[in-house]
Amino acid sequence: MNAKRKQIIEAAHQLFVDKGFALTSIQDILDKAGIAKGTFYNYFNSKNECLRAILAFVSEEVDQKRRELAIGKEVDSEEVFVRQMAVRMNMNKQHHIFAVFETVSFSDDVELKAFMKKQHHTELQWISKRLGCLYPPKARPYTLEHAVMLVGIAHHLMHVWKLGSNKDISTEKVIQYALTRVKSMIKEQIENEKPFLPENWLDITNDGDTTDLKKEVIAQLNRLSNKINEKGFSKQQDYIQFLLSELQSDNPRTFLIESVLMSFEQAFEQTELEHEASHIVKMAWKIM
Amino acid sequence: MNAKRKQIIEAAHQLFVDKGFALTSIQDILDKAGIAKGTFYNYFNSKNECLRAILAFVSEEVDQKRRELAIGKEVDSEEVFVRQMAVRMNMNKQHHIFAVFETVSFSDDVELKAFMKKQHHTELQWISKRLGCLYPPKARPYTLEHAVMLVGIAHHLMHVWKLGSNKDISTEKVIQYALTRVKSMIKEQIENEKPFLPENWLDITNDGDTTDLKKEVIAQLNRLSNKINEKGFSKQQDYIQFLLSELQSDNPRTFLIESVLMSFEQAFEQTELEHEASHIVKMAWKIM
DNA sequence: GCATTAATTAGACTATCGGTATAAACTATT
DNA sequence: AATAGTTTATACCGATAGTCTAATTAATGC
Repeated sequence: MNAKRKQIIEAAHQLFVDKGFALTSIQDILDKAGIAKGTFYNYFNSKNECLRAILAFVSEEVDQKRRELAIGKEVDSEEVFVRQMAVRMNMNKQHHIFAVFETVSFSDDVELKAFMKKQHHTELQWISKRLGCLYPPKARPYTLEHAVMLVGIAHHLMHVWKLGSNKDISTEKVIQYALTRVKSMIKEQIENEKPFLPENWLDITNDGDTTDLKKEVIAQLNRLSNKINEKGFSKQQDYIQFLLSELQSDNPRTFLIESVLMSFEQAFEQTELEHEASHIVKMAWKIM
Repeated sequence: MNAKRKQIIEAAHQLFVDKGFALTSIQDILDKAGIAKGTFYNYFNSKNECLRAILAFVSEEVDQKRRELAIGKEVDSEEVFVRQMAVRMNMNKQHHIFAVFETVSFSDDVELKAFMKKQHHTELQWISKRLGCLYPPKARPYTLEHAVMLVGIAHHLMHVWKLGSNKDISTEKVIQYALTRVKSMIKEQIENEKPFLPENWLDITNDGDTTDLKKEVIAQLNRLSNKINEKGFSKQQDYIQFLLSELQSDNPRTFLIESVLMSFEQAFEQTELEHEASHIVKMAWKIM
């Protein structure tokens, strides 16, 4: 029974790789797997659900191969990281995941959309974590945006390579090049700049409904307000009160809130509450 | 008569922006434009051809706006470049071009594929040329790969931003950040490395049929061989003869050719024929 | 004003798509 | 052997891109 499911997945898998998701019809899958339509819909409720199963399967394969590559190697080995990253990129290339991703982003299949979003999310955090192993400790706040740049460069570079040549280039070479480029940014960034993306940009879940998030922001602002009541934080207190009233008004003026948020964050710089204030600001950004 | 065409394009345009290309049906366009099916197919042979017309129209708008932005400004103004680049990125975002691009890459509509490839091609060369204005002369060989990285970083960064927030971020801010990062690579690259992508990577047209290209490579190798006949280039001559015989054999061993090409290029370094040899190698890469 | 030509219309039609429904045939377990 | 679960073949639904036709309307030349 599970064998039948496997049989369907394998047929669909092969077809998606060969012709792409959109151009593979259910009938193609039925023919290839040698089954009837009813059987297919016994195991999957839709073509999209079948795709999801394949993607999940592929992800497990990626994890497995990455673990194998790490066996007996140091955690800060750049070579291992490059090969690990290549595993996913090769899979994505082979499965035309980017095409699927973009195609799906307009469909109304919220489940599939959430699934792919989560996958992308997880992958970026994995890369970010691995970069943390390769980078000096001071570069920690920049690993997320470096992960983003690494993927962006590598992906687009491969794309352009194919634009000019029929021959595939080694994924590892592309990733190694991208990594070298990205690494060269660290020094300048540490010296001159704040991170572009907050370290926890992807941590705070965001499913479109921001009412819960808004409540949380308001609650934390109130908590912070009480905390600084006795101390001499009069300016900061003003910011908090303004933000609270504006957030809870019927028509919050977002442009005002945005502006005040920045001043608010600055006002707490180099105080004991800097981290707490910064966290509130990051959350507040998301509801605007 | 041309007014009718315009009328259809405008309706379709609006719908593609609102619902995306794939989810807009011909019927939607007919309803919106208030025309009959026959009329639509009088002006366009397919939905894809209609899309192509819109893309061409958008491209003209982009060019126009970019020209306007440049009026009275210096050619090396970074601010102008950032805003010019943002024009296309905003258009692409608005028209969900990336989704279309990926969707189309599997279809059998060779015309549309070639059209979009050409657009991407042209855009990268435009960015590359503009980077040449901003960069020091020595960075010239790196402008193409910097263009690729710039687009890759900016695109992916915007994508990830949306992954974590509902609020749009300013395209200009993202591009400015990407540009700052990319610029910081120049020094290290000039000092240590050869360009990853040859400067003319996109110049040599490549439409899948490489027989003409192959003939050209062979012809140029022969010419080079004659040129160095009287001089003391015995090692180089060996390489050329090997490449010629291997290229013209029934089953060219690509891995061998690849390896020899690198040695071949090196052998001409710091000679008067360095440039010529390098050009041949770049062409040869494309036929493998 | 009239006649010819071109453009436009509504709608029938094809084939394919994803997905549903059903009744019969098959398989496994008890 | 009886029951329950699976699989099959097939008909069906609404929607899709695209074709075709016959009738209507608009533009053109004389």
